[in-house]
Amino acid sequence: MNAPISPPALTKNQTLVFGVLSEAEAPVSAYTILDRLRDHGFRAPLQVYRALDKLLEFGMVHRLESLNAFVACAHRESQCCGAGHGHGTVAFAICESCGQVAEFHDHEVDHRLEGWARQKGFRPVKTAIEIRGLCSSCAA
Amino acid sequence: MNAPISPPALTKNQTLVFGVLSEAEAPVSAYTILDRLRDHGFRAPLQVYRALDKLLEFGMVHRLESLNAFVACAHRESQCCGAGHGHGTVAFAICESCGQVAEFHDHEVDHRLEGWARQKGFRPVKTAIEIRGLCSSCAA
DNA sequence: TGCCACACGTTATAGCATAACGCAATTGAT
DNA sequence: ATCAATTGCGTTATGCTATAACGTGTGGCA
Ligand SMILES: [Zn+2]
Ligand SMILES: [Zn+2]
Ligand SMILES: [Zn+2]
Ligand SMILES: [Zn+2]
Repeated sequence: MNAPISPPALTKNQTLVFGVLSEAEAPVSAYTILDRLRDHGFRAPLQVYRALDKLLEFGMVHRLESLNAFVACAHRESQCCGAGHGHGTVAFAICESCGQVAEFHDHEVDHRLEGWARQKGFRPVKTAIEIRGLCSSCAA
Repeated sequence: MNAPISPPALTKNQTLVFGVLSEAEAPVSAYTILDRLRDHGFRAPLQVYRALDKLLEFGMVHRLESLNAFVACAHRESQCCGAGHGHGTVAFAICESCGQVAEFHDHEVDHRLEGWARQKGFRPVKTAIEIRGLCSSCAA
């Protein structure tokens, strides 16, 4: 369910933006992406946001709501939630010290939230789960 | 666990901001709060943000990360997670049509996320769970 | 009295996101 | 081939969200 749209070939701008996110070790804000792509001709925020919109649509990128920043999807190859690379709701653990983000999926959590929604007649469209804290390295 | 700080008497600004949130039927942004309090002498965003910081600290208000907006806590009287009004991690279902927000708590979800964190050595500080979608009225 | 903690007020600035316009390339009928 | 519709692109301007930095005033307390 909720399978992301199949990714057609990326445009030049989409490729550049995805490249920045793939190489980053932490979430990156839209304006930081812009700065990193000035040498490639990027001049305005909309160039970034338009590429991000598509990448989000393709399921190749996630937005971290509590950070106003973006990450490349870390588990597109996972088979756990159905055919191919699609995935349902995913959770993020964000280290407030080093910035690293872990992306994971928990069926039971998904199931419980869906259960609540069904019971209340609420129709979910998109769910964000973000745990802020300290990663194992930084908590030591 | 994670019991909020006991709320001392609120200051004038804190009372005004909390009043706006209590009377609202949907999340309210900081700048909207500012506008609604101009007649009471509010002139600058910081007056709102400072009051909000305290109210968040007291556990009387929640921030919705995916909306950049705030709501009064809807279940301070609940006894479900320990003594008094304190609560652990809470989830929100946000209707994208009418704006209404439902606040709820699910032990099992909490437990699963804690389990993941323990297993990974991640030390959670604050967790956000926000389901965007359509409420029962709007989905009909 | 002097000190400290805290709330408050003000101005300025930083950071995040979209509206509105126009142009160019692509696609897919007719 | 030609027209229309779609999509991506570039630019300018604007709006929304959040904090930095400075100064004032007040109450508690050694
Ligand atoms: Zn992913
Ligand atoms: Zn870390
Ligand atoms: Zn609450
Ligand atoms: Zn609704």
